[in-house]
Amino acid sequence: MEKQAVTIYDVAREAGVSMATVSRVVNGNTNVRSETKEKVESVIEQLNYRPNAVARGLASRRSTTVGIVIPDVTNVYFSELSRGIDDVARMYNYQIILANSEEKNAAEVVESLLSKQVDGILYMGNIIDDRLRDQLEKSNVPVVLSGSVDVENQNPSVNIDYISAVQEITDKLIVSGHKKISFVSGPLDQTINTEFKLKGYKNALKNTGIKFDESLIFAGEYEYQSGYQLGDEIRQSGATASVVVDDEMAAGVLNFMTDNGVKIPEDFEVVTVNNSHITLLTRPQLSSVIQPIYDIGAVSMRMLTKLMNNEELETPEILLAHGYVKRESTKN
Amino acid sequence: MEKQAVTIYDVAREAGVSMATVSRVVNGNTNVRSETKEKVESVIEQLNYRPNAVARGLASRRSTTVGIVIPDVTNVYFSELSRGIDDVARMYNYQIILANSEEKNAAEVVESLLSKQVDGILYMGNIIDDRLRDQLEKSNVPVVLSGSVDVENQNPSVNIDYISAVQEITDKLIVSGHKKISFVSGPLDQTINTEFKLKGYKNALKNTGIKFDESLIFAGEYEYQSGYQLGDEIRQSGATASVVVDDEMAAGVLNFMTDNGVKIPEDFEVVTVNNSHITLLTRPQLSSVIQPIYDIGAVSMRMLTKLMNNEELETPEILLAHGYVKRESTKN
DNA sequence: CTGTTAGCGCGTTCAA
DNA sequence: TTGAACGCGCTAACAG
Repeated sequence: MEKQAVTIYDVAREAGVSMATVSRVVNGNTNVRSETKEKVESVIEQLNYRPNAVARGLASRRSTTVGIVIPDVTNVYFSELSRGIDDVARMYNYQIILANSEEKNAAEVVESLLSKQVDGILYMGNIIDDRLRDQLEKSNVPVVLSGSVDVENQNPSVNIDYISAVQEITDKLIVSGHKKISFVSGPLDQTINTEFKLKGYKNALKNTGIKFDESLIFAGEYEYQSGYQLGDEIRQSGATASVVVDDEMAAGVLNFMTDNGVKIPEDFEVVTVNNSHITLLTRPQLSSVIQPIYDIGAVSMRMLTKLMNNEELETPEILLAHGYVKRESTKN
Repeated sequence: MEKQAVTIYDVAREAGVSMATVSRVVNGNTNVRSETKEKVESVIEQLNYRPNAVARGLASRRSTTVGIVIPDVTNVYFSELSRGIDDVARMYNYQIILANSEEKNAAEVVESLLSKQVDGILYMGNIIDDRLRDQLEKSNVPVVLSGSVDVENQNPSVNIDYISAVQEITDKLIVSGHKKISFVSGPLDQTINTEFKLKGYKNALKNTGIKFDESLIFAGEYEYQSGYQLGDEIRQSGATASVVVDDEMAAGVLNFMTDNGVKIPEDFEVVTVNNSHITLLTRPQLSSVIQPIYDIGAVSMRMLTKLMNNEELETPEILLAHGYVKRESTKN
């Protein structure tokens, strides 16, 4: 049971000083004579002393831990985001508690993060209901949304301008002559779909005088299989192109088409928006909006460190630049 | 700064009992009269009391937290593993601290997990050097290897029988008439490659009297790009088939071939071993060893819970059953 | 069945 | 520049 072999007291005794002094050198307090500091450090080394982060957290009321809420680690978009987060967290010496929320039990997950006394929360995911919002609010810990939006946005966030991004790629398809462009969405209870990506799609239509057609909207899960299954409906809808909100779904749509003899991009065009490395795997390769996914994660974590440090944020809602890369699934 | 709004004392006072009693109901101790229990519970509800896990951890010397060491969340193999781990961890009410090791700074990462007083460690990754082994050993916290091997294996682990699995698929290629079969490996300083997968490959050759040819062994990183780059060398080696140890690499090899006019499986066959959903994305789809990835994660976490509970393990080294699925990248 | 009392390991005043 | 003493919020004997 004696996990904690050596404590701060052991070091103090061995070094012939008080624990307060040991605490000072461990925490880089300058008010220590360099001789005693060296002495203490050598004892620390020799005893292989490792400060107990739990005790430290209790005493200092800071856990140097942040909670990451992620809908699904298995989805490349989120896992790449988390890489950016992780790297910056490490840089600032924060530990990470990662919790899969599956968009459902987010509240429960956040609850347990809070009980762990996390110093901040990085939230990915697009379903933020009132209960969750309330919970976050009264928790008093800073929250940053990473690659995720909330219409009622009280919280700082880092994203790209989804509306413009989707609008631009839809435009390209329109310019290529398409009249019936399907929009392949994730769950329609997520505002990132309804209020942002779909809106971009609608904007493009409106600007070019194409009438919005509800029957060209398809909703599924952010998974390959889901896109593949939707493929048949999409084809039967008479659409000649698809704007897809997730790379894995897009791969599904694309593969369904080619598997069924529909030539891409000659007979059907597909664009996606995440530009994860999935886009390179398919044949033909997927044209995509370019998102700085890693950076979104990194920047959001950096914001969180500032918040946890009680620094002011110049801009609470950051939109990073996006782009477009034409590959083989579109003509332009 | 007053993160912790309400403490166990507040509840005790409000409910007119001692904090010990509150502690009992919170921890499900049965020795509490049901009336007082209800009273306490209602106060807890009313005050929105949430136990401080840090304080609890300090007092009980159990953090109900496990550390997960993962080489790269971005790799589907590992992220699917972590799903299995996560689900079981949640089932047993353990929190998870996830740390990207990148196979390099594993020791450093483990160090910080230990300082967080994790109750156990689930280790993924295949480079375990002496320092790390030493560190784990003297830490006294239970460790389970998940989808990872260690030749000097002191630690419990959950895997499939990589030797047999690779041997079997290599056999299939040999039966199909191939004489020059390339082996596309991850880093050769990882024993999972040298001592297991490569060994399976060699076994198959030996059993059928084919001479081992060093020039047919290719090593890269577990990434799509790496496989794609290796593609050219593989083609020039005169090999007519590839056994690849990672799905993303396999996708790279396959795409390189088709991109360069090599017909698969007619002119070249490719088999991979992880059967992640990547295998479905490529065209042709990848034949693969079937690994119960999710289960490997789940079972290893289950083992860890037993260990943390001081239960005995019947079998410290579990090998889950594997299989094979023929898709389109092979003839058999 | 319930309350009292020690700590858990460390940060942090406040004196010296 | 250092040390003594208190407390962070909770668990765990030990009494009663």
